[in-house]
Amino acid sequence: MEAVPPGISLTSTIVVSSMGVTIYDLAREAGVGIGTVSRCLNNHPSVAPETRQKVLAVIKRLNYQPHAYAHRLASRKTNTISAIIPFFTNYFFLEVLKGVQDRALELGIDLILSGVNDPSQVEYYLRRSLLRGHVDGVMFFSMNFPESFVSKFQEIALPLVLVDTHHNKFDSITVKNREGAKIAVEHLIHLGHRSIAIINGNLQARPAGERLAGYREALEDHDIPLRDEWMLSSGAGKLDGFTREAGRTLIRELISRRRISDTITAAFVASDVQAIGVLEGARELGIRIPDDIAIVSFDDIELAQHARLTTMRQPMYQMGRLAVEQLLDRIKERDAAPRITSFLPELVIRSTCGALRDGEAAARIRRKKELQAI
Amino acid sequence: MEAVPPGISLTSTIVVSSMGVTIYDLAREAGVGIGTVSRCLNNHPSVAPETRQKVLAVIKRLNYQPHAYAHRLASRKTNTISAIIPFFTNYFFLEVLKGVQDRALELGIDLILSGVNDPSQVEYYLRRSLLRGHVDGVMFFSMNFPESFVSKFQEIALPLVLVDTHHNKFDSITVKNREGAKIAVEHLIHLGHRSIAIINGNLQARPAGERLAGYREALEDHDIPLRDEWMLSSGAGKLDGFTREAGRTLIRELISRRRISDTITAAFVASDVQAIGVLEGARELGIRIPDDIAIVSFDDIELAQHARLTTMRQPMYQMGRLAVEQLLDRIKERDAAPRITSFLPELVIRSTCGALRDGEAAARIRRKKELQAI
DNA sequence: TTGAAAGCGCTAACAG
DNA sequence: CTGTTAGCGCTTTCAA
Repeated sequence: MEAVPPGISLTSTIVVSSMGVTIYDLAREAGVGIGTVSRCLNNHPSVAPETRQKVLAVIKRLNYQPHAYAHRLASRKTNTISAIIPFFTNYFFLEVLKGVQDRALELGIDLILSGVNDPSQVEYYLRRSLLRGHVDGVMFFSMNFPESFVSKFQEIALPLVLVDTHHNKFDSITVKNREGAKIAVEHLIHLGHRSIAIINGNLQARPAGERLAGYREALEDHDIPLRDEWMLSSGAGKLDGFTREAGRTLIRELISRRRISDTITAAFVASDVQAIGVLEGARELGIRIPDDIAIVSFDDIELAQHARLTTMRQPMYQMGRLAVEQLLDRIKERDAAPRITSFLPELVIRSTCGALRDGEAAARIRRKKELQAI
Repeated sequence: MEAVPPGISLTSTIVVSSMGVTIYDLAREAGVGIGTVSRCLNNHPSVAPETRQKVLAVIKRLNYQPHAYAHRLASRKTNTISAIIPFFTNYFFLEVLKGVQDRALELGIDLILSGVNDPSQVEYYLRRSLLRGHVDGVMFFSMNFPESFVSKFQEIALPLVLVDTHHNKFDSITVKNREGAKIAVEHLIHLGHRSIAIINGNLQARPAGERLAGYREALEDHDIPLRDEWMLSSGAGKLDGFTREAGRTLIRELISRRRISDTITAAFVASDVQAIGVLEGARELGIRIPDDIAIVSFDDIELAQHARLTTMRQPMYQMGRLAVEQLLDRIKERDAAPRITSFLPELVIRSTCGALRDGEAAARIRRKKELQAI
């Protein structure tokens, strides 16, 4: 217990309890060499069972704690990855982060969180990731990966995976925005709608652009002529434009275009957050959803359930887990070709599209009866 | 540029570009000793200006990146702190995390995020924090700090600060729940209400308990007799019970208690998340807020603005920043007495309490006129 | 002011 | 199977 690190002069240094037990202490106590101790620690096969027992016992007795950074320095692995992820957009990231977190925990990997509250922080975090031996790899989420950093990452061969964004030099995990939007709009078409608007985010941002493409494609496939007045979007900006306020504003705008609004019976809203705003705006305007306007949105954030949004679900949690997985693969196999994984979002039918109107009513009656029966 | 790490055999090792430049390389290039280089790096005072210039130039030229872990091993500081924070409760943590994140960034400290998705993960993260040299300190949020770990933290003198929770052995940063709740309820009383219910979370959890205390105190101070039927709370459970569903359920329960609901004109809802549920439930039941029942809640999460909740604002972002600050203080001064900082939440008046009814109406008219003027 | 040398605690050959 | 040795890249005395 009064273990003193080897080679340390015994001047005024007092070693407190279990603090600072090293493999030298273990080796001395167990009567073996530090190599053997190290092997036990890393359960290397070639250690005699009895020796191993002996060492393990000492480890326990001295309450040995390995020193993470010494290990990392010597082994040239950091066992740490980082996530550069925007905090300022919608709640998408939260679900993804849960997935990342859980998987990292299962794997015993440290996760350095680089939450971006302001776009200017991105470069800082990126530069920091580049420090030698700082992290084994980085995950970069939902933002455009700065072109100025691609060569830097390539030069030092730092593994990188992009999530919810894309670059042809790196691995990426995305959602099929175009296909998803198309499914959403087709759902509306199947429900009998022909006059379908789109309420979108910032078209500069990739997701918004792709979702618009899906919208157009669906209409074209069904021989519905595209009309510019049906396509609304948030103004340009640094962010994705998927905000509640934008939804609220755009539904008002849609309605204020008198001649058009008369004919519109449905809208594809490109994000749940905006859809919530649309719902609010509609209520204020006395417009009933889905009766006057049916709505399908995109994302399936947690709020979507409560707002009973019909929406396209992105497997966010899964994407988070996969991001970790993919990064680890990349760390193992540095020079494989960039791999891109893309999830097809899934239609979740709730109340805003009107498909469940009858079913819902029936369910409600059933529930009432059940209650009465109790 | 073809720098080769010292002491490495020149067999098949090819050193790529700027990867692996060490202080030895710098020293050789600059024609000085590694000690001097190190001093420049840490801008130690005793280096001749010219020498410093020379070294700095080489650093730039070779694109030197310091090795974080070597530094940490040698200096015995990790420059890393961790945050153990629940992901499963409400959005409180998100705001706090933003504060933590921003401050850590400003200070150049790495933040290891230990997001707890399931209560069982807490011990894992705690144990991990204990690894020697892993982190300089830890912040622990919103959960009961396990008694079994207090001695462990004390033994190895690992700096710890508790946020939104409390333990008398450690620093803590909290919110005055009781006082805040009291302010909330008194606001209702000042508005003329005498029959005020409370819709609360899990009473086992500290915040819920304290908020209940504040509620009682307010009523007592104003000679309003307490009535058990007015006090509702989520069932017991591991979590805090501050959920949307709980709010929805409890408002129904409140209303279903016929004789009482007739008299109740206001309710203090112990969390915004529940208040949102209450709003939903009320709408379904055809109860108008604030006309039939006025509501004040607690937290001021981001959603509260959109739902126009009158609520008690917790300075979450500030608390996050302070947590980092406090932890650093503690790291510097290990054996000061535990320090507890407590924030008084602030009443934010919006629509649900009814105080703004007239003002709101006036504002609405004003807005209309402005629009017409355009 | 500066260079040399001795660690920090651990891993990974290399002999035996 | 195991002890020894030489690093990993940096900080920090200690002389000079």
